[in-house]
Amino acid sequence: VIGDAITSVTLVLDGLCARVDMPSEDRRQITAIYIKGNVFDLGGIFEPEAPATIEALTDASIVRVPHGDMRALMRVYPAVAEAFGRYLMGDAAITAEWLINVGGREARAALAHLFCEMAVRMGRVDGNSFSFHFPLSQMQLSEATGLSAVHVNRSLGSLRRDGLMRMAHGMVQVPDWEALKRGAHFNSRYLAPESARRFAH
Amino acid sequence: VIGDAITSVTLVLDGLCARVDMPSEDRRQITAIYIKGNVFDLGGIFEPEAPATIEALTDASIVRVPHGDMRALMRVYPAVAEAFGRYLMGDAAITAEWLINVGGREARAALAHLFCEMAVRMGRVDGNSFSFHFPLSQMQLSEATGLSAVHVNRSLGSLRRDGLMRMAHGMVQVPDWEALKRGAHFNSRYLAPESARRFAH
DNA sequence: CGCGTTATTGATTAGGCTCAATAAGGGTGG
DNA sequence: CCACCCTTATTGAGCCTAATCAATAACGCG
Repeated sequence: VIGDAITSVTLVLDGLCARVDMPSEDRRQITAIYIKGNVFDLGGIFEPEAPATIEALTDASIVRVPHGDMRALMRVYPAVAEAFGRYLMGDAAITAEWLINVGGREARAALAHLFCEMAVRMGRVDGNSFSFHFPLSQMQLSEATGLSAVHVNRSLGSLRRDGLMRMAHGMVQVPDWEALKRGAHFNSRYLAPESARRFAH
Repeated sequence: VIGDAITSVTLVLDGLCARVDMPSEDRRQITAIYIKGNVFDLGGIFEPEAPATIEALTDASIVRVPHGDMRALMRVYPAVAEAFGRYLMGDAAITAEWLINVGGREARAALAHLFCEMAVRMGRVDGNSFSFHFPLSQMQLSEATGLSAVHVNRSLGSLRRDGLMRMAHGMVQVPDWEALKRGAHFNSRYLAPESARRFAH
């Protein structure tokens, strides 16, 4: 799929998709997760070659819009072009934060950070105690965090024992949002314009 | 500097600049390096808030162009807007590759990969044996790779002993480009449009 | 020459990986 | 409904990479 021409922009209607890089035969790294309302392959408008592969992490439904239509839209409504630029910026900010997460935080914090980001992006933060649907396998979590699947398991157990969060049957339960944020060194600043990054619900 | 309004796009005329994130008081992560001919803060055209800080890694000279002028330019020459989009894409591809580098490669390979990227981006690859100017301190290398400064030192020594590269007085010498690429698991595909990402020399 | 930064090296610790084995789900076909 | 199989989760043991702590040497500069 790498190197393929991309001919359309894709909107995620439901489910989860991921940008996956395969640096070698045996390693996979998830470099972005797209949720309901997110758009990917927007960059294909400018550079019609896939830098990476997009996969569905769960059952997902999507809508594809041909690049030609997008270009036409941009020409008619200049604000659309501006929105694209903003959106690309947002994506880049999230990728940079992932770089920090994968590179510099220890396992528990990295996982906690991922859950914090998802909770905020999904708009599921509601009070200090809440839960949300996030049905990734531990192997998928390991590909997103750069950890081994085994260590993901142990770290999730550790977070659970500490009462920071628990994950079961695809649901993440956060009993103490403030504590989780603290444990993850999470600051949502980089997600500020996320509301603007979701086009549908 | 984070959160400051950005009012201009910056072109690097000479030297090296870096995008630095500070996730906590004691940790610094370099998430991008800009070389002669690169541009940064382009995204500020769309989202006038600094997602991170830019620092000079070496003595550097730069040119700033106010965003207003850039917007005007985009309006007059639609191709400019398209070039911006392409440029942002290129930046994003490099950041994603750094994510893989920092997250998944072991120390020697991560360092080697960084040198490979820089050699290619600087256009200094010339035959199988060559050298180029890259005056980063080991501490700066550690901030770029997510390693400790001590381990950067040891890993550089290891690369040197294996004849993959040597670094001294700000010069990187590559005796065997093919061997270095192999050791770094380097594939320049993600840099493909780099030539288009440099506006000056 | 003296001082601060940078580089180098050693010793120890710790976080995370690998290998390995077991348990628990979750579908599918009979 | 049950047997089967494959994926996913859990737990243990040992190893290994890289971090930390610490001390010394080498620069580079005023």
